[in-house]
Amino acid sequence: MLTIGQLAAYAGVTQRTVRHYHQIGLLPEPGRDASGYRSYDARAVVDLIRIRTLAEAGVPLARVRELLDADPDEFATAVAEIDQRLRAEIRQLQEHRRRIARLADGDSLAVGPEVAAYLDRLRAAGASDAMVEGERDGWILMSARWPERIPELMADKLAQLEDPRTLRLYRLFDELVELGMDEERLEAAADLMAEVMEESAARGELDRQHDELDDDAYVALMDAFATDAHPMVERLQELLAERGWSGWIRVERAAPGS
Amino acid sequence: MLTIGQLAAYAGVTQRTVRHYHQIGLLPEPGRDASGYRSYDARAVVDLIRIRTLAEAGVPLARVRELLDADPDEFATAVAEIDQRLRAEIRQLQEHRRRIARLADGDSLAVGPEVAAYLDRLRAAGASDAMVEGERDGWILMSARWPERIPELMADKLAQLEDPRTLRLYRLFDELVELGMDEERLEAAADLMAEVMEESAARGELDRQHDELDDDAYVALMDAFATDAHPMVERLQELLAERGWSGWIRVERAAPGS
DNA sequence: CTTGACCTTGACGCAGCGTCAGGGCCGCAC
DNA sequence: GTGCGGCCCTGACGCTGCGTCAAGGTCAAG
Repeated sequence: MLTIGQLAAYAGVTQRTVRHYHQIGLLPEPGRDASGYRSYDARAVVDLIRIRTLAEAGVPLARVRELLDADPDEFATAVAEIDQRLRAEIRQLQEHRRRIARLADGDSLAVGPEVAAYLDRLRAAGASDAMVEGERDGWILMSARWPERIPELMADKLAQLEDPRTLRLYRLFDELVELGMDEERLEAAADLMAEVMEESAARGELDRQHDELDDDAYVALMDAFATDAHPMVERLQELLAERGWSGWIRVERAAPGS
Repeated sequence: MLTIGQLAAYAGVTQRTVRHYHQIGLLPEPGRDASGYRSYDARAVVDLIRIRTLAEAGVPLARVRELLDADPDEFATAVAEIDQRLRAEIRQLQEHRRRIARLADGDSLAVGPEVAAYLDRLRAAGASDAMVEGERDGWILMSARWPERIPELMADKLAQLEDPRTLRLYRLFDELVELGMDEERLEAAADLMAEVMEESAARGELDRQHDELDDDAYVALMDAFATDAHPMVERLQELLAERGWSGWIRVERAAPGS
């Protein structure tokens, strides 16, 4: 008769594994010797090896008994099913590999390729890391709510980058962040924005934007996000209000105020 | 501000997932509103989406924070490492598929190809299912203790199958099982075995067997297994003892006794 | 005032064991 | 006799990433 350690060694598993199989009823508890030790016979060795063989082939323990007792037909069916499952798991892992491969290059972390391309352009144009990160987060938010509109919006943004005034504006922003907020730059930035927006409005872009970003609460959320990012946003909104514009994420004409 | 349900919906995860991330400290617990509800801002949406993006790419949650805070170099290193792990898991699963594929055809359940071939031959020679199963279990036991000797032993066994007396013996066994034990068949089987073993001994095979199966306790275990399998084994051992042989798994010459 | 849809915490479940913790039993050397 | 190393015992938590009740507050609408 064998002790659990000998049994486990013959079958090439650990003692813990044997006890686990007892616990889940896969292998029957054997009798005990005088001192309470489990005492196995050869039958147990055979059973355990057959169990281990299936388990090592990826058969879930819950199905092992079923397979051991199956006739050839049932066995084949069950095996085919398990192979299906294994294939699905492999596909899943391969999908994971594809995704981390995409993550490995660039900012495509959580944003689509269009946004990643835009962010790369921004960086190439000299925007600071902080600025790019802020833009990235903004577009993550945008993608979360209106994923289908991202390609179009990004095309617009890329086109805007061709305008030297846009670049000047971003440079002003970076300077406001890095050198502190001074009135002169704030006014300059507000003037620039007002000018660009006027043209944008003339082309009807702002109306389109209003139609597309049709979720006031979410726009408010994004506005708050921008405001939280840096105090200059709030100041610029005030200055823009004086120039007849309200909003940030979704800009609209407003009554010119104090 | 958002409730947990809205946050989860924007990020494409379940509320349970968000709470889980709070629990493990991956996403900070937000403030609560008057009635104790969690109240999220846009920052949380961004954070959650970035976490989810990594998690869906197969990054273990325990490493997500590390990756989110990593600079590009660290990020690349970590990603490479995770990809390694994914590849290893895929290899593992593919190994599983190979194994169940092998299981799918034939008795290679827990025995090597040589034994499987032998069992197929046995079946083809007309042995009953019960007999084949018994042989299979016996060889499982043998493989567990002396895996490296299996090819040689199986070659011998296959050769023995060429001897018509061996087939006659197996047929006698099957009849003893199916029709009940009668003295006539038992004597015939014992005579046949004694005859064959005499020749085997003359060729020196029994000495070799004795050297190879050099583990008395294990041999005793296998003997007990055979004895448990069917009462005829015990009777046959008695008859063989009268003819000067002892043992079953490992046969040896003994003092001929009553 | 009642629904139904949301939110709260707490806790078990899953898969397959690994790994202590705390404690007997056994045989051998001193 | 006793100490020591090596076996065995049960019980229980840990890991991974949530799913899924359970039992109970909250809120807006009818």
